[in-house]
Amino acid sequence: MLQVPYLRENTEKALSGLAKRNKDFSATVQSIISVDESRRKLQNELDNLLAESNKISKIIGDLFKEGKREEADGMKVRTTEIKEECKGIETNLSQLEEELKQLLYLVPNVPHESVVFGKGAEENEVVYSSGEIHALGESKLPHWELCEKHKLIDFELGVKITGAGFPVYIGKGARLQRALINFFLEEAMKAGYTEHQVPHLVNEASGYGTGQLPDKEGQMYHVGVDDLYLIPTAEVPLTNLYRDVLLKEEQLPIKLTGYTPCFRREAGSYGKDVRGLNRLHQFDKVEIVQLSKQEDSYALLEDMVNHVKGLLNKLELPFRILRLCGGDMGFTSSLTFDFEVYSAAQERWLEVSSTSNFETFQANRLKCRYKGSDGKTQLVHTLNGSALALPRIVAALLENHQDENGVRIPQALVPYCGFERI
RNA sequence: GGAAAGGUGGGUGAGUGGCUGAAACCAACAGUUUGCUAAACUGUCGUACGGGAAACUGUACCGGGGGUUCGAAUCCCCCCCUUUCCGCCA
Repeated sequence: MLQVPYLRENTEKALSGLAKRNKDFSATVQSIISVDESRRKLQNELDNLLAESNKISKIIGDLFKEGKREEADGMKVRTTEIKEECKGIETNLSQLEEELKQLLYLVPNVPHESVVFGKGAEENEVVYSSGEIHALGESKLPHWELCEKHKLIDFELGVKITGAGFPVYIGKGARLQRALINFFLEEAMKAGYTEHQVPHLVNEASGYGTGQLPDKEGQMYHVGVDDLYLIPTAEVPLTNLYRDVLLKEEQLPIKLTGYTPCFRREAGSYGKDVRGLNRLHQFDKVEIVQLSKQEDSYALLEDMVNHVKGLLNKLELPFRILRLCGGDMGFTSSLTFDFEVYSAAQERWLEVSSTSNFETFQANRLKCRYKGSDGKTQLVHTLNGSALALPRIVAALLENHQDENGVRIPQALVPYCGFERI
């Protein structure tokens, strides 16, 4: 959620940034400013009335003590009047506050200056690419056929016990999952992230904290009886660890990592994109999260991008990095880099990581602040990235490293797997 | 699921309906002292939203929401959460 004073004082800047999202927010922003204006005016009126009432109450108290009962009773008339007046104002005020909140929920984060205008994914900029795309022979197979051939993943079984998008990993397929999770966690640890094992269900407040609620309500699985949500990413519990927390400057940056399964309803996505491991309702992911001082966040974003680069290089996968254009960027993000690996048999790019700086957008809802050396309290910047999400990595590993004898496991992963070939 | 206790500032923890935005202690910060560190002493030290160039100042906040009252951390009602005991159980 953006901050009203920011919108008020930097209206032009905010609007020109928001315009990159290929949508016009000027009407909404103008309403926010004017609703807030009325809100402040009303608040002021109320405060003045309450101040008067407080003053009178004190006098009444004193009069009582002096035994001047009648005089005191006389003054009660005015406070009763004030109370009536306040009631009306309070009703209006809470209406305005609600209106303001709803308006603020409509406005996404302001894109960073490096973000370009764009309507959608096709206008994302490729800012880096690495690895060679090998032409595979005629015998190349897509990963879902490799999974079947080598008995790594059984999609049908998953359908039977749960439904589509819930695969069952078997034998070397399951061990490969464990190996990747361990590999990613170890690498994160080496890079200074502290591992956390967090709950896989979160309450409503956490959903609001990181911005999944109210915008993406339909994307999360909701456990009605207990009013809890299955996490769509470890970002939610990890970042919410610091909800309502006042940090000291020297604690920053805070670097967190954690492995969790992720649950996504993916309502409304059909077609060939969902084949095999391309899109699942449950998948595994190691997430990295950072909380930082405002002035450090972009340098840290670069560190995170480099960390993910390192992982993909060790897995010997061809990949590219995209800087998302305004139209394709997530609601809460200010700058996002997507990582895509090349899926050699499908002959398409698959997104495996999204690494973003949210600046203060999440911190504002989270109320995660720090006290700077100047004694001023300010919001932290939050960042996160997938490092990495497993299914598409597995797809790319299988497809890119297949040969006539099966599938080769990249060297870096062998110690974690315990086998060199599938 | 049943019963009981409890939720107060960064932490611990007081708080007869008005003099309590809240004692005390710890932590933190600044200063004095000191060869250094420590100790001691002194002072500062909650958040949010307003007004003001600033000094400063108004309001709200003691889990959340209502209510009683001229006045509520304190009394009443509802809800949420935590802890302990019992039951069930990996």
